[in-house]
Amino acid sequence: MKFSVTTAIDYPNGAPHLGHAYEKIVTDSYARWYRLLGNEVFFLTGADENGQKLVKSAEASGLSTKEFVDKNVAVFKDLCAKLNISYDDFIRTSEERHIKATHEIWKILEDKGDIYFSSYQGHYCLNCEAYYTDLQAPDKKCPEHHTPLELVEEEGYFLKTSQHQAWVINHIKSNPTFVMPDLSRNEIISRLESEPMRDLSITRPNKGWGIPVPGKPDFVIYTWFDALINYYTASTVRGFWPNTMHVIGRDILWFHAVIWPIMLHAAKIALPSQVYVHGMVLAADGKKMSKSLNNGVDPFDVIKEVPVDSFRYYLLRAIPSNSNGAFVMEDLLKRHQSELGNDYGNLLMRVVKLSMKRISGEITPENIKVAFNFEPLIADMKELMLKREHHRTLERLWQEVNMVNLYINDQKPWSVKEDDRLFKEIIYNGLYGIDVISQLLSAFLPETGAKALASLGRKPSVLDITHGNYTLVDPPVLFPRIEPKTDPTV
RNA sequence: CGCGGGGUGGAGCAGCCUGGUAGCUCGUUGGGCUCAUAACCCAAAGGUCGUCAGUUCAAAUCUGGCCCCCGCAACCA
Repeated sequence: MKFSVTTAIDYPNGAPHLGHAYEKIVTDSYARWYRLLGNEVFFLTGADENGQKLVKSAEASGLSTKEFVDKNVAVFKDLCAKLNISYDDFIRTSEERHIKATHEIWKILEDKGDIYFSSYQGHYCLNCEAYYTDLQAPDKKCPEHHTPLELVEEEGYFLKTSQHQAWVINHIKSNPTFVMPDLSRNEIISRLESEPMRDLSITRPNKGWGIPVPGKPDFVIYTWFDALINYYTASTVRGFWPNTMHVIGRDILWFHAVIWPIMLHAAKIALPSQVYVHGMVLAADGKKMSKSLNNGVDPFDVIKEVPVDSFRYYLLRAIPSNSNGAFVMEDLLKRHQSELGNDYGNLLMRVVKLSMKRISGEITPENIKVAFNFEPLIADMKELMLKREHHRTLERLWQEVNMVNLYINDQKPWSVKEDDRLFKEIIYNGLYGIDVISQLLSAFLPETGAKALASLGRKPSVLDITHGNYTLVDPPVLFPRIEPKTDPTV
């Protein structure tokens, strides 16, 4: 099956924070999971390089907008590399291919009459360069700057989103997995049903940065209008549109679940199959990470302290897939030590080392009474991943880690002194358990999975649970104990 | 009455839809094992399930009121 997954494209007006890292890791795990199951997967990420905010941030830093964006995009790419994010394409919305696709869609919508020219009046903050509604600013003062808002009238182009409101409500309601999880689905439905939509303003005056409106160089296309199109731009040429899962944060749900489907529907283009909303990573105090509270966590700092897979594991397992969760460094260290080191890493170590003391060469499944059947595990994991509950998927996998540990405990291979066949049987079953678990784990912790399989003389590829042969290699300590010292949450 | 989520042993969570001996992980205490990263296994202690009232033979679970935390409110994942 052809299947694609996307992250939101990042807005490179600063350094990536923990939320970016989280979204990449979650999406990467789904990409790797579907590849492991033998699907042809296209994993897309990228950068949203338009919008006036970038121009302002660049000015403040003394660089040209282009230089500023290039510099920041390089940092995002570096983060991806350090986190082992297996993207197939990194799209930048300043690229020609994207501008071309954006213009194409613009023209389709314009020809169909879904785009019209009009004027807009609203309360505008010069500092934010944004309009505020009466709801947001009841006192006519900017909620950010607390300065008086100006009543501004501006001409521009609008997308007839309002006329598709009934259609989009129906689409979301009749496709229960289009917006996941249910929490987000219900939220978007209730918001859609509560009030009539306004048409979306989709242009801004051209100040020299952005994608110009075709034939109207006085205007540039509003960031969100073009940003969403990135998914289509990159996927369609490779034949991966529309079987796509968009992984996004709650804050941009409206655009992905309402505006984007309307744009596509109006242009008569097939819709993506799913918008999955992940939770927010909160600060240790349970509050939202923000610059003003200075309670943020820098992902680069964390992976200086712990193996990247411990970081990945913690985020995937400790942050519930369908709600928010707090990032607590002590918890990360605890899970690193107990679940990764003591449960899984140690399992590999104890079985392989014990075996190497007594058996040399290839270990084959001959004369072995098989102890484990992992079919139910795999079925459970598939189901949980389909429900987008990756935290439970890992929890389920760990039941199996514990089960193999228990098996070794019960069978006591170290006390089987005379019976070589029995010794080999216990070892083989243990190795087989480690093998299957490590294969499954490699979707989430790619480095760990590969290392573990390497010490069994195997390589990660598409999931294979047939009983093969093992050639053991001295295993590395996968999750070394970490002495608590520095606190990277500062 | 803006919308939504939550309040369960020391910590983090599951259970609530489809009422019927309160479960998991970590931590604590005691024991076992010795292959392994001072690891692994077993057992025990610890909760009147935010609060008040209602429905019921029976409520963490259903209904209503109240208190407290948090997120969103249209371009900060």
